[in-house]
Amino acid sequence: MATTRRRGKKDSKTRIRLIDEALILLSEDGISALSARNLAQRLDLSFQIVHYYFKSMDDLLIAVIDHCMTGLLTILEGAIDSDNPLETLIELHKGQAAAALSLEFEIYAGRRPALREPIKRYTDLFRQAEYEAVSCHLKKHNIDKNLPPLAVTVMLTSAFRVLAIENAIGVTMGHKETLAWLSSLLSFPITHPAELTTNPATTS
Amino acid sequence: MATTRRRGKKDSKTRIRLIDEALILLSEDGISALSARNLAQRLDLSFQIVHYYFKSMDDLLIAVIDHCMTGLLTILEGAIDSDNPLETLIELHKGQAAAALSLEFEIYAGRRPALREPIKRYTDLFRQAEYEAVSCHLKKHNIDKNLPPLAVTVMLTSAFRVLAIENAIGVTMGHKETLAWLSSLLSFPITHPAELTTNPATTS
DNA sequence: GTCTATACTTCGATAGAC
DNA sequence: GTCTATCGAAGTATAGAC
Repeated sequence: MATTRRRGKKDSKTRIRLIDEALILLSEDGISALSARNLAQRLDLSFQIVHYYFKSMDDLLIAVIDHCMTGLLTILEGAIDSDNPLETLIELHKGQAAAALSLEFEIYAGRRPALREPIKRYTDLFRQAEYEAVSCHLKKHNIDKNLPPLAVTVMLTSAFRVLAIENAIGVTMGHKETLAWLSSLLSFPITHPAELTTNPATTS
Repeated sequence: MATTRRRGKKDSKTRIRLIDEALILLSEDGISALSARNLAQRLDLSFQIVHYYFKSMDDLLIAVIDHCMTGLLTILEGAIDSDNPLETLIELHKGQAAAALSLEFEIYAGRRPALREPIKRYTDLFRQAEYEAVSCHLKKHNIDKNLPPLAVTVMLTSAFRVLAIENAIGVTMGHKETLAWLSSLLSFPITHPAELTTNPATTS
């Protein structure tokens, strides 16, 4: 069962390069494009090297997720008690690729047992941190008490992620209005999550 | 360029069966599982028959989307001026597989040029119908005029779809609160989009 | 640590027999 | 209308040479 196959060390230089490059590849082309061949080619390595460092492609994906989620969590948690926690939260969602990718991960995890636990764990951790950031913002600005912070958190982050996906295919109906409404609810200016001019869906 | 290859008629019995079965397959296992072999096997046909009816797998996918979206649009548009338009809208989102699948389609469309136009078109049409349903509801119940109907539409449908995806991996934090808040905003009871008991994420 | 060689699987797509 | 046969591309993964 458990193969005795040689495997590269965790702190290996190449292993780290693979993880970093994988994240870029994922952001650009999505999960389906993350193959050993695709990835290794970008670093001018043979594709088998991926299997030297990672037992399976799922393991690679988990490593990528661990890497980027711990980074993002650190940023978000560090912002919770800052002057402007909401700004950081929203900034993290402005990278449209990241916002779309997180939903892609969750969909993927629904079909891949190996991915479910880690993805669920980070999703929970993220929601908790986001919730604290939003709560802190609402308190700090003394905003209408019957605005339930947890619900607002879910709505805000859901909307950002769906809008990111829709932007990529040129759907924009209601985006402006949604962001404007969220802005007014939170008394916080929210601009379009990527100006629509920088990432347009070219008409074929 | 344009091959002279024989292709089955649009109203062929088998073609329709393929489309129907494809939708079931998609709902159960997602886009990545939709292969000619997977699909044909379910109907005890040889996999090449798929290429007899569809020039490419993208074409099959478009046919599936055409089929199910026109059906859903008819239902939704028929509900707009009914007694309870919101009920129909929400009912359509209760099928968690469908809600999750629609987002999966949009993500997929972002990377597949051939899918972009049809998916964008249906997304726009759907939003328009949803918008009218929500507007009608708000008017009918004389709900607070400074609740922007288009923004509410986007929020409501985004939330439903993200919650469906999260449910599938066992993430539930904030779901109850979000639905409760939406219920209160819309003066309309919204229950959990699949009671969490019928579609639980089994712990591996 | 990285490579070549290789095995096995699954996929999309076409041609041609029946 | 459906089948068999087949091609070629791409995927995961392992073994072993260097």
